[in-house]
Amino acid sequence: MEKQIRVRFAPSPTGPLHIGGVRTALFNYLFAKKHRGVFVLRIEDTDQKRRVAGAENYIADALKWCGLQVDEGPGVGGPFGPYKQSERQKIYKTHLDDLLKNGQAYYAFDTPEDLELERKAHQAKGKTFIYNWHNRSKGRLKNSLVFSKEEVEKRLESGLPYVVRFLLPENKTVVVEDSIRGKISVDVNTLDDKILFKSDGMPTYHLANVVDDHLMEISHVIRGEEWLPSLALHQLLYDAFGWKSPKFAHLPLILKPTGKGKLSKRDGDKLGFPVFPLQWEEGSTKIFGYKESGYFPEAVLNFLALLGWNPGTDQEFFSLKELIECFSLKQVNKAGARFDPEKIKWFNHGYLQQKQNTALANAFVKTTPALDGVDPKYVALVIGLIKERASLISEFWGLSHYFFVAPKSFDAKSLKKAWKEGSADLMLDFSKALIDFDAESVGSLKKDVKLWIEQKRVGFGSVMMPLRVAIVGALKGADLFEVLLCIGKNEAAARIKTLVDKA
RNA sequence: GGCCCGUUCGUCUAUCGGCUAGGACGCCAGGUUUUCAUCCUGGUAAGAGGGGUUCGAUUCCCCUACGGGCUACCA
Repeated sequence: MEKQIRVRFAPSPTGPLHIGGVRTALFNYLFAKKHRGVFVLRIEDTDQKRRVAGAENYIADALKWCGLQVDEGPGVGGPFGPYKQSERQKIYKTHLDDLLKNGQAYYAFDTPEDLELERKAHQAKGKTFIYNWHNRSKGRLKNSLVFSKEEVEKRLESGLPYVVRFLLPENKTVVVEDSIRGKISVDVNTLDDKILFKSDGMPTYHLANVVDDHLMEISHVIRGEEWLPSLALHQLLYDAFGWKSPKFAHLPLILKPTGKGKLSKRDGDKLGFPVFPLQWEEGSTKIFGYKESGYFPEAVLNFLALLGWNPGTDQEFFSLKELIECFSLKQVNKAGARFDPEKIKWFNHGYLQQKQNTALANAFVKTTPALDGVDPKYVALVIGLIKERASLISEFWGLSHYFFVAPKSFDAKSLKKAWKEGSADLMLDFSKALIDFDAESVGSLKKDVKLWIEQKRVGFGSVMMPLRVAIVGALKGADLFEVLLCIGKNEAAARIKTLVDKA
C-alpha cells in the first residue's frame, strides 16, 4: 500500500497571517486533498521574542474563513501532537543529544557580540564571516572543537550560556530534488554550521522543522521559496539523523503589484488593498482584511490558486472542489508572481453574481447602519437591481443609496447636462401626471411614461435625464423605472420638487 | 559582496523543438442602454541580450544582463 500523503502548513505566530501565507496553506491543502491525504497545521513558535498575542487564533480563524479545514493541529488534535513547537521542547532536546553523541553537532560558547565582531572584521576586509570548516576549530572561536573536554564540561556545568551548532561535512555537494524546480545542488563548503539549539533552550527553526516533519510523518514539504537556501542544510540534517527526507516543493513568492520585492504586510494600506484575510487590530488601529472589505473566501482562494499555478486549460473559475481535482505540483510556476488587486476584484465580481440576493442583503444590512429597520425583502430586491455593477459588498451603498434615502445633493456635471430651459416646468408636469400612471409593473409604468412623453412632443432624454438627476442625484444608477417603482410615486414627487426648488 | 532560484504581452499565464506565439485581467474602440455601469464584439500588447546544439529554437546548453530570495541565538 502506498504511504499516506501528509503535508503541513507551519506558520509562525508573529502577526496576522498574510495573503502569501494563505496561498501556501491553500497549495498544501489542495495537494493533501487531491491525494486523500492529511493537512496538518503546526505552530512554529520557537522564537518567544517575536511571539504576538492573538496571532495563533488569527491563523486558525483565517484558515476557517477560507474553508481550509485542518485535519490535525492545535485545538484539533491528532496522533502526532502536540502541534505547537513550544510544547515539544523535550523532543528536540533528545534528538539534539543524539547528534551531540555522534559528533555531528558541537557546543559553541561564542557570544552574539563575539560573532558580531567577527562579522565586522571580515566585512572590513571585504570578506564574509562564515562559521564553518575553515574556522570552526582554528582557535579564534570558542567551541567544543577547540576546547578540551574538561574545559567544555566546566563551562556547561557552570551554567554559561551556550548554543549547539551542526557540524557540516566537508567537501561535499548536496543535491536535492525539488518537485517544482528539479535538482538543486549546493556546495556544502559555502554553508555555515547553523545553530540548532539556542541558548534559551529552544531549538531553531531548522532543527525543530526537521524533527517534526519526520516525527509527524510529513511526506511532502510544500513551502515558500524563501526556504530554498536552507534546503541543503535540511537534507544534511535528515542524513545526520539517518532519516529519509520528505519530498520538497518550493513555491514561488508573491511580489508587490508595483515596485520591488515580495509582498509585505505593510503594502496593504500603502497600495489600497487588503493583504490580510481578516481584520487585524494593532493597538488602536484596525487593519481591514479581505473579509471586511467585502470579498468572498471563494474569490480570494480562486485568485490565489491561479497565482503561481495553472490548470493547463482556459478555465478561470474554480470551486474549491474543482481546484482539488485539478491541482498538481507539476503545474506550479517557478518565477515569482506579482499580486494584481484588479484581478482579485474581478474574481469577486464573478462570485458576487452567483450569490443569492437575500444572502447578500443580509451581509449588506449588517455593515450598513443606515439600513437599520429597513425591510430585508426590500433590500434584497434592490440588490437584485444593482449587484451586477458591484464587485464588492462594500460598494453596495454607493450604488444603491438612492433606493433608501433621497439624494442630499445633485451632481453639478449631471445637472449641467440634464437641466435645460423648461426642465423645471416639464418635471412639475411629470410629477402631476405621475399620480395617474400605472405603477403595477415596470412594463406598465414604462408604457405610460412613454405615452406621456410622446403627447408632450419632447425628446425622451429631455424628460428622463432631469428625472434621473432628481431621483438619483446624478446621471447614473439602475433602470429608472425600477427605481421609481421601488421608492413609490409620493417619494418620487417629493424628490422632483426638491430639485425644482433648488435648480 | 557570497550562495541559491528565476526571466513569454503592463499584470497572471499557455506552449512539454515546427508559431500566423493562445487565453484572462487591465487599457482602447464599437455595439446595447434614458444615464452611469454591467454585458457583447473587436483591438492594443510579449519570448531580456549574445553565443552555441539542431533542418528548425520561446522551448535544450553556456555566458551576460536583469529580477527575486537567503546570508540572525527570526521563521
